[in-house]
Order: sequence, then structure tokens, then C-alpha cells
Amino acid sequence: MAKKPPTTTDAVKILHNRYIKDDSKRLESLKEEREKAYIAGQIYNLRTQAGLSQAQLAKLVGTTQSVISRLEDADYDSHSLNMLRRIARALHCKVEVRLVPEDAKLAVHN
Amino acid sequence: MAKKPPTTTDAVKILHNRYIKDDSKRLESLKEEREKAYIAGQIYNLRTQAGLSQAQLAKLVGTTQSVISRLEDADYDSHSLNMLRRIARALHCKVEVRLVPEDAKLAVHN
DNA sequence: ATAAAGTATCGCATATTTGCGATAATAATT
DNA sequence: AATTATTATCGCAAATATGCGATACTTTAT
Repeated sequence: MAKKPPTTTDAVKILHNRYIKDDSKRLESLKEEREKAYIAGQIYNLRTQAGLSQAQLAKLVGTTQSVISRLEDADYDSHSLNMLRRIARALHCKVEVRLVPEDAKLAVHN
Repeated sequence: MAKKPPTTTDAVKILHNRYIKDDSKRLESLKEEREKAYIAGQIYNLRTQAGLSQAQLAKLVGTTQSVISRLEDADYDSHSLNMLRRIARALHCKVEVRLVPEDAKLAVHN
């Protein structure tokens, strides 16, 4: 749906913003951007914490380095759940997908 | 990756098991099955709670009834995040994706 | 029981994602 | 600074998901 924006972003910066800096500014209409950047960041985090290079993770997943790089691109938003599950499996994780109401005063308990 | 199993399952039964019956039996190796069934269930729940038919939701999403039916099939596991986001938007939700460690003793607080 | 509304399933064209090599760009090491 | 390792990006073929009409099946209402 969304086209790849012109600028080249890297997940590291996004992660920095998310975890190191205080995220005081919450632009209302950017939830999706944040979410997809967050996915990229999760993959990056899990991979590096596991001490793996993109090439190494790629081998575990059964694909190539460039694919991993694409997944860690914060601008990339065309994930399939299958791919995410493959990544997750290689990193001993599971994928949780939740459709959470936007305007919920109180989230449904789990 | 996973092939569509032979049996025809419907999300309602899954939901019933999940919400009405007590889920005492937790088969260890079926987390993925449960997760993908859970996605189907979430869509079904949100749609019906919104008082929409599949055809009505389809129109909101910009697709057809059969596509919605496919998404609510508990056996369907080939989602794309883009499609999930479209569904979510139509139902005033947002999609949250988390890669959570399998063997975590304690989950990271939200 | 019939009709109507809703849902499931099939088939195939179209669109999108992945596979993957090649190469450029960065970062790390020596 | 020069290698070497790592990551980013491009291009296109192959695989997979969606679009969507048709139709069977199911449920609900009359």
C-alpha cells in the first residue's frame, strides 16, 4: 500500500529514539509508521542480542542476507506473517499479533 | 510454509474453545496453530461486535466477502501485515506485532 | 417449508513478497 | 591506510497473497 519513501532510514536510529531518548513527542497520525519501525527494531534487537550477523540469521531462517536487511529496514512495511514466524523461530521467539481497539478506554483484559 | 490441513475448521469453534470452555489442555507444540487461529478469531470478534457482515466489512476494507471469509478461516496462516492493517483500520484498531522470547521466565512488561 | 441473508470454497488473473546474486556503502580490524 | 566483515540497495525470477466472480452451503426469518 504505502510506497517506500525516498529517504534511507536505519533501524538503529529508530531504536535509539525509541529506547534511549524520551519519546515525549507522539505524533498522532504516525502510529503505523512507528509500528512498522518497531517491527524492524525488534528483529534487529533480537538478532544482535543473539550475537548474529544478518548473514548468519539468514542462514538460520533459510534465506539470504539481503532479505534480512530488508526486514530490518524501518521503512519496510510489507511483511508477511510467515516470514515473521520464520524469523521468530530462528530466534526462539513467537509472533504475537493483536488487533487492539484505537479508542478503547480500557483494553479487554488480555 | 505450513500446508492447509485437510479438515475444515471455523473460527467460531475456535473462539468457543478459547473463550467459553476452559482451556486446560495446552499442547506444547501448537503455539503457532493457536496464534493463527487467534488472529482469525480476533477478526471475527471485532467484525461481529461491530455488527457487520463479511460483505459489509469487505466493502469497508475494499475487498470482497470471500476474502474476509478466508481471513477468518482458522487454518489460514498466510496473512500479510498490510491486509491486517487494512482490516484493523476499518474496525478502528491498530495492529500490534510482538516477537516475544519463547523461554522467557518473565515477559517484558508490555 | 421457502425465501433471504450470510458464509465457505473454488478457480484463476493480478499484485505483491520473497529468493538471491551482484555490488555499493559502512564499519571494524589489523 | 588497507583488508576484512558487515550491511544496504538494486534488479529480476519465482513463489505467494490478494481480487473477485461464481456457487455451494448454512443459518435466520417469514
